Amino acid sequence: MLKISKKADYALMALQHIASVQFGDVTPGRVVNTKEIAEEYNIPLELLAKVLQVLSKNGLIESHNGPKGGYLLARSARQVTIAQIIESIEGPLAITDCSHEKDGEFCMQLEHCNIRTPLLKIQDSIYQLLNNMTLGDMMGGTPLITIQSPSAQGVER
Amino acid sequence: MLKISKKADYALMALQHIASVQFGDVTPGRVVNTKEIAEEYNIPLELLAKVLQVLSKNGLIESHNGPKGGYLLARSARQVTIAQIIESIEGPLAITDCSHEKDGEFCMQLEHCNIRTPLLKIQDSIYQLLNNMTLGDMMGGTPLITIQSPSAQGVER
DNA sequence: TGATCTCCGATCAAGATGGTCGGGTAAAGA
DNA sequence: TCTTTACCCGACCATCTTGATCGGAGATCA
Repeated sequence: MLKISKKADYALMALQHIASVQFGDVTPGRVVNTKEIAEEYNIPLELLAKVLQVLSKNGLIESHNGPKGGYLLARSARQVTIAQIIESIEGPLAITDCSHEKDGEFCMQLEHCNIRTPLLKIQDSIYQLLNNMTLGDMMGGTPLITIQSPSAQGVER
Repeated sequence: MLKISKKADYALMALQHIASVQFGDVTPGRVVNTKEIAEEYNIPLELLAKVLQVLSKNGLIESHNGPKGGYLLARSARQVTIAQIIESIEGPLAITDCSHEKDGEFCMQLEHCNIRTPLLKIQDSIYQLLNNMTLGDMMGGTPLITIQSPSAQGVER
């Protein structure tokens, strides 16, 4: 069903929360720890911890150890795209198996495959969609998706 | 990874094949049976059979029993969208769990969820994308989607 | 030093998915 | 009518992915 994994969901929630604390009006610059997020959104603590670790390893957030430790955005919210977040957790976006040309494993259908090219184009469009929306767009009341609808962008028919 | 299931892949291949036989120049109007498609694309016969049964039950193709039987498109190739095909196999498109409001099951995060609205917008955009491309677009030499993505050459990471 | 927090690897159960099997029913042709 | 061919349908199973858990090591600050 083209579903996003729960881990990625959690990542989005966590980043949104961190961003809104860090750049909010109440306690700007405050560090946020795992427990706070887990309790706020009812996310299993250990699972969320692992998600944040991955995000940290991929450079989306900075971790600070020890008491009073926690996480901070590594970049501005407007410089983090949804695509980056999801791919950071789930790996490269691949709508179909044959899109990442790992040599060695070969698709049984490849020689006569008639849908590869169109699927790759769809995949590109989805990627563009996700890459044009940032964490910043998810927060404030600013319009969320600034990309034009596919038809407006030129689906020729 | 936002992946499409293999069943849906098979459905797309099969429909593309049926359409190209049915409206092709060689043997227009010919009925196509399961075995022919399975052999052409190296798809497990029984699995493909099940996929075609679902497509038939959902009104995308017509089945004809007996010897010389097989499948035909129920509508013109331009009237079948990719979204319809995928949803016919995988059920309603749902990028995230909380998008289909089944009463009874409630999302633990819902009360404080901060990402639901933006995710639903993304889902909408993806749906539009898939619903604006038809089986007919997948076939002929006509351009499919003219959107150019910066990552068209492959995502390196 | 001790309390608190992040970090990291190993592990596990449950569910979805891909794939298989076998017993039906409908239709065409000899 | 009988046989062959092809669709129909439900049960079944192995495997992979996913969500979730546990235990301990390392860093930081009072």
